[in-house]
Amino acid sequence: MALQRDEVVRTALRLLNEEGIEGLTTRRLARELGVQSPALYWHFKSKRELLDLMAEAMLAEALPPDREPGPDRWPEWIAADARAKRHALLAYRDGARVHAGTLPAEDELPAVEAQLSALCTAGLRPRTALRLLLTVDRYVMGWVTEEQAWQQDAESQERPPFPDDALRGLPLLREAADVLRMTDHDADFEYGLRVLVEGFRAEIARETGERAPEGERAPEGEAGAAREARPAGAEDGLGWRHDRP
Amino acid sequence: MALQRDEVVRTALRLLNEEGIEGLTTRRLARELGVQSPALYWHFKSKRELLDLMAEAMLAEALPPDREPGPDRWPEWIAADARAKRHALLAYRDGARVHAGTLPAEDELPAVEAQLSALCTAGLRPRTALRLLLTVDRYVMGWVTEEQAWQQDAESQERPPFPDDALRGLPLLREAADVLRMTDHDADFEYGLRVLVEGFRAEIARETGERAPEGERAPEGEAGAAREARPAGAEDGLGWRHDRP
DNA sequence: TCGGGAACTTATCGGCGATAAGGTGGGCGT
DNA sequence: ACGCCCACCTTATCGCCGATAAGTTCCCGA
Repeated sequence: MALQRDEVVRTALRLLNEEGIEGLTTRRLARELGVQSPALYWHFKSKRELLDLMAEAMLAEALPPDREPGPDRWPEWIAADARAKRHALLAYRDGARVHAGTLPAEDELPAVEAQLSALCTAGLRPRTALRLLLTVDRYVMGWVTEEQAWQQDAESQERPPFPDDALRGLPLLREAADVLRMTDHDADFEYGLRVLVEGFRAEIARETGERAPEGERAPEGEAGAAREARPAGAEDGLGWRHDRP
Repeated sequence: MALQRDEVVRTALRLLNEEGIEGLTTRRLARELGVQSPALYWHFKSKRELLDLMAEAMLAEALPPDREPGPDRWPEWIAADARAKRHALLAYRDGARVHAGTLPAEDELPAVEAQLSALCTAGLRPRTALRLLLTVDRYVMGWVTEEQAWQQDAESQERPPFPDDALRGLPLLREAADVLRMTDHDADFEYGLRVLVEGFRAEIARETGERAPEGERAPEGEAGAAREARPAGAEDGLGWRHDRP
């Protein structure tokens, strides 16, 4: 019975979980498959190609291809997709590092188009909608990369991340010590995700409010969302051009 | 004249820019320094330690240690810090990959404490403030990682990222093609950054509005920020507990 | 029956990070 | 002035890596 690409990828993913990305070598993988290492080069032109397929398989497990966005309730599926992607990457050791450096596959484009369609129905231009999707994607990637780096060297040696006396004289950090030490990744991830979705809401409000009056200025102070918190005089003064082409 | 750690790090950074992270080997670096490769292990206990120092030096170049946040106008310095970090990582080839896997240095903690102090003055609890800082940090990391991966294989071979006919039948993607092909990284990065800051505004509003009535529910509909854009019936229904401890 | 190609083997290449062990030279105590 | 010590570097080598070249096996179809 000849080796199948699919079987190799599955074994590689299992090996990834057992040994980490450092231990995932062509020789080790070949041994696991009962084969000599050059045999793998019959099925893959390089280790890079194998890693690409592994990344693809990782995400395919968690993101079923038939999910249907739906124009309303976009915050739900944006957040759900982000969580699914995070869990997909977390499901394998060093999953984020394997995924990084992968080019977006062309066969994912139709799914993206569907998401864009939903977001445009909600009032965004296609450019802005795609930027939104990219933004949350990069947040997830950055997050999981850090999360896995953290838990890796947490298990490698018994190095206490930030010893108590490193926080001496830093009362605020001490109060936020559990966040600093990342004891509850889930909650911390959710925080950033919620912030992003809130930001998207504001962005959609600005963009729709901007287009209705046809090139008018953004609605003054975008209502009261930050009425108490926004420091006086800061307005929005970040030098952002809201009408960037 | 004996080798200095600092000189090694500077040479390593130059070599990184010329050869990329793949070409940054101990032998190559030693050759560049007119030395045999094991000599480096007198100055660094491992290549990992060298990479850590490189990452530290990269960020130190762009983030002067004396910057003073100031409690008002936090959106400005949050955004400015994010831009500075991005540029610091972009200044060196594969900068993001070098930085990834680095533990936060303990001597950065005082700077973080100062930022927390400013954000708490603006109305956040320390935990939330730190989460905010982490969120923008991970966005930047994820962004630059992807950005550099992109420009790397753009220069490696002449592979057109998404050929025109891959977008056949995908009108929205076609309209957003320049975002998909990342022709204007700066603008796309700014978009996500603005979204984050907008989200922070909303988050601060919620948190301050939440604490005033002492454990009361979040203000209904957090005002009108998304009054037009929010699809009817979605409310906030993401299953988020606004009062997470 | 036999040719051919899919699927694999053995042998080997150049390069990698890292370690062991040995050399060397300048400064410092005496 | 001597000698020694140690900071700093060398040579030699280890085990592993990804990858290629060339040869072997074996099945399948004409």
